[in-house]
Amino acid sequence: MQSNFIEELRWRGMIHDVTPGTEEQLLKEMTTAYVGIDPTADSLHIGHLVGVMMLKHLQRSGHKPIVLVGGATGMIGDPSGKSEERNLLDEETLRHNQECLKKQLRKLLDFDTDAPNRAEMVNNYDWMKDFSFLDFIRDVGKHITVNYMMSKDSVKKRLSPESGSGMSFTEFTYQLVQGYDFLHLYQHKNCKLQMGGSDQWGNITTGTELIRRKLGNEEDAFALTCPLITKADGGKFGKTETGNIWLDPEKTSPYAFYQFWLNCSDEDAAKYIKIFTLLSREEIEKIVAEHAEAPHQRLLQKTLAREITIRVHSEDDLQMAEEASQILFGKGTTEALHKLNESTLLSVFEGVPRANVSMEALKENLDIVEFLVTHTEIFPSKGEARRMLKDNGISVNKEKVDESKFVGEADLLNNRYILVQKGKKNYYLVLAQ
RNA sequence: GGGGGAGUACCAGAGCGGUCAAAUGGGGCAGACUGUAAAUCUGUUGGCGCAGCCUUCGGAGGUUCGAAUCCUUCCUCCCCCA
Repeated sequence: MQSNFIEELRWRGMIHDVTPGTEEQLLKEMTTAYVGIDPTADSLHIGHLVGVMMLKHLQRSGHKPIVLVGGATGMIGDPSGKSEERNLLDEETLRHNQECLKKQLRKLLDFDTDAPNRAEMVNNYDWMKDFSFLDFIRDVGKHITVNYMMSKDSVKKRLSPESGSGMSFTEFTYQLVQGYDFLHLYQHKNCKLQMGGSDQWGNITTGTELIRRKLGNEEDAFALTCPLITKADGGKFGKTETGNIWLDPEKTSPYAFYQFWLNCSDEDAAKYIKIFTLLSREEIEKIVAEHAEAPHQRLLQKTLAREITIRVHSEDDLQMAEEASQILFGKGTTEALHKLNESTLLSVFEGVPRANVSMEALKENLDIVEFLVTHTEIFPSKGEARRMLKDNGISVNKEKVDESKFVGEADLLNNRYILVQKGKKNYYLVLAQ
């Protein structure tokens, strides 16, 4: 009943490294595997989605996924990233975050069936919190040499003089703590595989090593990593000017979420569609081919954006996002804007940042710079607003304006709204009240 | 404990008495070109009442007509030896 999980990931370009024997193990029997997520926030962002998709494919292949919430490890901070040392999350926040994450994951993985391979969620805080330091160094630390730990890239990098930052003992222990998670799950959940991003390879193999040394089980714990998701231009994946792209609609509106995927470059979209959608190989190849025929249609991006938006949000949210995109980026003209009725207008601009002006001020006819800075705070300084105006980067109700513009009642849409556009893609809906 | 080195704008990193609001690169933003791509090119990237002024070069003092640059002291970090 298992389909070939490894094969599936392979054509999707989701395998960076995998320990020998993993494929055989997965073909042999239903296997339990886990991915770790740090509960640093009460929502997942799209960076997490990669790990989730690995679990999704795993489950679809008939195996059992476990999501490990890193309540304990999250407090330490992985030295692989350049992140600063983390602060301890208090237990209440931790639980809150965990619940929020679970709610989101429930849409993506199947936690609720009676099937033996239903997804599970665990938190390593539960087994780490009462683990005393002495017990830990005796039962776990004994089995791994410092030499072994030092040979990891994540550690070596931080130890080299060029790094210029050093590493605390706490961070150094990170791989051991994470390694112990694997051991724990191996013993209590019969979990034989840990997956993660390629930066996790060192940490994961510390786990497999620990299992071997402590239990003497040869060739029975496995590791699989996927390539770090990058953008073709070398930028960080999943970040925009405004920060992370979250799954929580309160943090990133479905419109913005949809737009993120729609804006991917061709090269990235071709890569992402394999990773983030469940479309079959044939379907994807067909779309890629069609896209190559008529690249300006951007079928690739549209399909990608649609698929992910539906799964993370909903069909309705997708519709909304598509409509809004159409109006904002289609042949939207000033006339079209004026024709929108209030409810359409509001739903279209759901998720677009808002600002306010007072009606009285508006009646006086405001200088555009005053309007942008003092009243609506769309710009933090007048200098910047002027610069942008000079650069021809500001539109009011889809019409380019310059410094001589005055904003007044005549600019109101539906007697209440003004649409300000900064550059091509940044919209602000200003409410007069 | 001893010795050495470093802290500069979003980041990296020059400057080491005036000509420094601070080179250069990256990033960001905008414009042109396009497909709401990519690549490329151009502009811009402390604030203001903007040919002038004000606040910035780890913190606090001091020397000087004048300091990011010199001195004192404090803080933080790194390296080497023990």
